Amino acid sequence: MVNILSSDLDNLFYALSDPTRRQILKMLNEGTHTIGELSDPFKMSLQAISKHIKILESAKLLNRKKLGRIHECTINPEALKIAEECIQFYTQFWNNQLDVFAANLESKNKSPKRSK
Amino acid sequence: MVNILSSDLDNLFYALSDPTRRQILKMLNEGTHTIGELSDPFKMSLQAISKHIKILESAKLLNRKKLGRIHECTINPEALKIAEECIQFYTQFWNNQLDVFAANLESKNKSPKRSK
DNA sequence: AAATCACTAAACCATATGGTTGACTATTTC
DNA sequence: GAAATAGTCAACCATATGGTTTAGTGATTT
Repeated sequence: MVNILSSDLDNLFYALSDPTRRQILKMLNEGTHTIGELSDPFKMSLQAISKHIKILESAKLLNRKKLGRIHECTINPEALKIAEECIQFYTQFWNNQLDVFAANLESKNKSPKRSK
Repeated sequence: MVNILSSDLDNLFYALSDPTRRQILKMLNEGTHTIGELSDPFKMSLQAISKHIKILESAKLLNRKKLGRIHECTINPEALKIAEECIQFYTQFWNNQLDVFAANLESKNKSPKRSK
C-alpha cells in the first residue's frame, strides 16, 4: 500500500457496503451508462440512485463525464485496486503468521529449545 | 465467487469501513488479543470497542473464544478472502473489457471490417 | 465471603444514512 | 419559444450508527 488516507478507505469500503451501489458497479463493468440507464433496473426513485452515484463518485469508484444534459458514468478500477490491496495487507500478514508458526514447529521438532 | 449472500457482503464491507475496526484487525494480525488489550490504544471507552468487536464478529472477520472471564479474539482470514474475491470480480470484468478493447483494435488493424 | 476484574447489556444522545417528494436548471426537440 | 428530457438540489422523515454512562454478570483474587 502506498500512501492512502484512512478516510479514503472509509469512503471506499462504505461505498461498497450497499447492495444498490454494488449493483451499479456491476452494470458499469459492462460499459458506460447514464444516470437514467443506471436507475432503470431499480424500484427506487432516480433521485435516490443519483445519491448513490454521488457516493460512488466521492469514493472515486466512479467517474462522470457530462455531455450536454446527460452524464456518462464509468467505473474506476484504480479505486478497486486500492481496496483490494488494503485487504491483502491483512491476509498477507496472516499468511506470514502461518509461516512463522510453521517455521517454529519445524525448528522445535529439529532442535527443541530448553530455556529462554 | 461461490455462493455469498449480498447481506454478508454488506456486513463485510461495512465492518471494514471504520478506521477503529480496521485498526483492530491490524492488531489481530499480530496475534490473539483480549477485548481489554484491543481497547487499550484507543481513547474511547471499552464499551465502544466492545461494540466494534461485535460488528467485526457478526461480519465474521473476527472469532471469539471465551476463556473464563476473558475473551480471546482472532482474525478470520476467510472473510477477508471473500471480500477480496468480490472486489476482484469487478476488476476482473474490467480487465476483460480492456482485453476485448485491445483485441478489437488489433483485429481492426489487421483486417478492417466493412459491414455487418 | 468480599472485592476486583473482564466484560456485556441497556438506555440515551447527536449525527449520519437511505429513502421520499417537490422545485429547479440546463439541454434538446418540436 | 414551448414542451419534454436528464439530471440536480433541498427539505423532510424514519431508522441506523458511534459514542457516552450506568448497571449487571460471572470468574478470579485476596
